[in-house]
Amino acid sequence: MSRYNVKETEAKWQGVWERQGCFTATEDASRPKYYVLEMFPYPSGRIHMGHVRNYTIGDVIARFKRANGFNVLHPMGWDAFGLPAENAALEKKVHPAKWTRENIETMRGQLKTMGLSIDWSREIATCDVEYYRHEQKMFLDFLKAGLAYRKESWVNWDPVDNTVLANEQVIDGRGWRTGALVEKRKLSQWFLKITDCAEELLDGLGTLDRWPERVRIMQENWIGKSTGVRFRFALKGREDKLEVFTTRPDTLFGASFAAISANHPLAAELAANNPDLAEFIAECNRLGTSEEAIETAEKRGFDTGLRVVHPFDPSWELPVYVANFVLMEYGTGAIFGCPAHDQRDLDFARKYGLPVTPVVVPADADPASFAVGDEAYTGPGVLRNSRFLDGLDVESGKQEVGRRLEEAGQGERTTQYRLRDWGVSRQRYWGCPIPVIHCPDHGPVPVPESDLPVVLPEDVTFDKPGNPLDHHPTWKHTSCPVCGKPALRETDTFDTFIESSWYFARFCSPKSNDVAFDRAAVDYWLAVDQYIGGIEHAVLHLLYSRFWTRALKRCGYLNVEEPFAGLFTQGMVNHETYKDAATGAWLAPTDLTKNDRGEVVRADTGAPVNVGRVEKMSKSKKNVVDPAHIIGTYGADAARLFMLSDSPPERDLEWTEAGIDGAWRYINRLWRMITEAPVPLPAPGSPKPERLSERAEATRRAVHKAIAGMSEDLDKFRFNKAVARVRELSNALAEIDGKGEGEAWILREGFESVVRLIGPMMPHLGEELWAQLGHGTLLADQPWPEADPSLVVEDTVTIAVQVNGKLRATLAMPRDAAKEVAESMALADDNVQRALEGKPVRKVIVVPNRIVNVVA
RNA sequence: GCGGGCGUGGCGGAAUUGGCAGACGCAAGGGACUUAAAAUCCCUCGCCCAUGGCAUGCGGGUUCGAACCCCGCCGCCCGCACCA
Repeated sequence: MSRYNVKETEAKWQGVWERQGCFTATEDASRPKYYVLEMFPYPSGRIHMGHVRNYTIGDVIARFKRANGFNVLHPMGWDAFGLPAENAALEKKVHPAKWTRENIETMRGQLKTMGLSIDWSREIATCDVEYYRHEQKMFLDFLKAGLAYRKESWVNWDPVDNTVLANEQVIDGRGWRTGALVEKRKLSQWFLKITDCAEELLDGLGTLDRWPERVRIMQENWIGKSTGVRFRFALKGREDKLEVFTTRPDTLFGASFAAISANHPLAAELAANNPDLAEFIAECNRLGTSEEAIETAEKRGFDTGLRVVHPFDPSWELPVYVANFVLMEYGTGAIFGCPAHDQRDLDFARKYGLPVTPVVVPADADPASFAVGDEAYTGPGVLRNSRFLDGLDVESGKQEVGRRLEEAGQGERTTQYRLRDWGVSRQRYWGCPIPVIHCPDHGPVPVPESDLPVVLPEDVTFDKPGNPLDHHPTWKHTSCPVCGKPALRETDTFDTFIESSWYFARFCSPKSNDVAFDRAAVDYWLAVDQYIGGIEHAVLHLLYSRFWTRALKRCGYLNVEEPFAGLFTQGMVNHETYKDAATGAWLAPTDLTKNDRGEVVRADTGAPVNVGRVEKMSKSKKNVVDPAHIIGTYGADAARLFMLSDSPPERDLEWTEAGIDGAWRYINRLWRMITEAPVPLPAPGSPKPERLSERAEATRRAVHKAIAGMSEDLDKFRFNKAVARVRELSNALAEIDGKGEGEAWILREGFESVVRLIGPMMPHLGEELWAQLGHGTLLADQPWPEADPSLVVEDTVTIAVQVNGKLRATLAMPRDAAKEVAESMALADDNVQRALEGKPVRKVIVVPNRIVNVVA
């Protein structure tokens, strides 16, 4: 029995593909293009199973499209700036640049063992100055176009490390490394006007018909468009006004209080001589800033003692609270509360004993008795207790209040977005320097284009807290481009979401030096036809890229609006978790073995182990499996096959030893089946013999059905079904001993089809078997097989026969038989007659080629 | 809290989108080969009072017919603005 030598075979074909430049892409107007892109990896050190899944899916699509005649672009690069490199610098005393570049080396090597059809000549790393220099130019262009501006904004400040913390670095209000209480600080930072595009970004979602619905919904919610009214309350005893925003102006006569955010300027002013209020505000700030924390916290408020006057009744006053559920970032940071028709307001009113007056009554309720208990009424209805609004519906009420406030000059109808401008300044070292110089006389001045790039210096140290760029002895000292006087460089760097907002376009002309993009190249390749990545990027990365692309278009860089025409979000790779039963310590899968009784125990001590739930692979839970080890043992094809089998690609996948074993067994089974064919096969390209045995004829139909089915499965990314189908076909072919008429020929057709069908999924095995079948060509260059339509449909179909909806018989009959024939055959059946028990037939439903239902 | 998703054998999942529930695989059990094991091959495999009955998280409904559509529950998962 010959054995498939994975290591040798996989290395051999990877070498052949590379030497022949199989996957090098060039623009070719004569062929339809197809741009496949997986989200590029952060070079964290080693590839993980999530990468394997992501790149396997992308590679299947790329190879499948290639075989279907498309000119495919399938590039790879590195999202190389970011926080982990700086953490490594602190923890391991390695320079971020060195750490990053070494990681890229390792990971490139690992990716290459996967046998991906990538055009490696287009590789880019975002930390290279040849890359980020263009980003600096783009930023200057955005400044000119009025898309970038500066404003003050809050950051998390670690007073021990003297550094800004990301939200994820703040744990229970303390810095993750120092444990120091985190302070809120205001810094002047750069912002991009993504809100300028809010409407466009929202509308654009409607054109993205090859995006998952849920990603579009998430983006829609993120943009958070709402229409309403902005108006100003007069403040009793003060000159200034309190501006509020509401989406429910119709409920204005149900108002019982006004509330402002703890970060509202008015709150700060009042707190200055009210220590209790100051303490309440401090408490609100400790709550955290996430929407989830705010929404789920108990609604609390502090009566400021101030009163506002109802806009339509000078004698009606409402108390003003500082409330923990009002966000400064949304609207005006102030609201009016109508408890009867808003749950948050209702919770608040119940707590502080404020009136609850229903002003919207459902059409079918009695206005006299309608009351609100613990649940606010937010549905449609008729306005009551609302003076001039009485009798109107909700929508008319909104318009009427808006109109009257506008007439009185007290407010205006507006559209509000939840989307906020994109803060892009980071007080970090390992990122793209922001090309700005701060002059004492001229303020922030853009670096002249002729002085670009502003190179990130690599001779920095990490020995003291704070930003190394700030400590560098010379780098930040320069002169003002306007007046020439000594000035300081901006030491902030860009958010790393910027690099990933345009890398897909850079892949079109990765080597162009003078310009970010060669116009002909981006015009040819963009948009990305199929983008593949994790759902975790559903909002930020994908929304920023959509915005950045629009901004680039405004500045004349390219001519597309939507960067990603198709999007696929894959599920995570999970694994069982294990804990030592005695100590509770997490154990890695490699620490375990099975004892004689089949129980999972520690491999070293034999001590019992608790098997926990299946969870996302993570270092902290030790339930990671190293792809390098798997590929080293079973080969890339087995790992790829496993990634595609069983679980639908958008769903989470559980990695199991048994699963990879199963994939490995199938590879060897295929290998043996084809290399040890039961009879000698006719030469490649031999014509079909005149006569085929019945079994050969049936097998031939199975082959063509598999081709047709699999083409559709791959087209719709149903890889698990595609795998099932090709296994089914292999099972059918394994039944053929080749002795009957034409069977040797059908074996060749079947084997060649199987090999071509597995090509995108298991390219190395595919190439090897293709060669074994006597071909001197590369499978990678072969067109996708075509199914003969006449062989895809069976001429005999099996029809289910039901009596009163219950299955009583199955009948074989010719395809597309007349309804009457099906009906009479069904009624003639013994089982059907028995089930009828002599009852008269009332009705017979016939669905051609499918089912007959006899109703008695 | 808001928004979204999921729930089918011991397990991952199929089911032509309203028409034979359980394809394909994993695990398990039995057998063959072997001195033995591994590998491989063959058979069985939703449950039960088996010519039948019950089964797609639970309870209703629509329909000739429901895993699929509608209403109401239950459970789990994900996102909610400086990780990438």
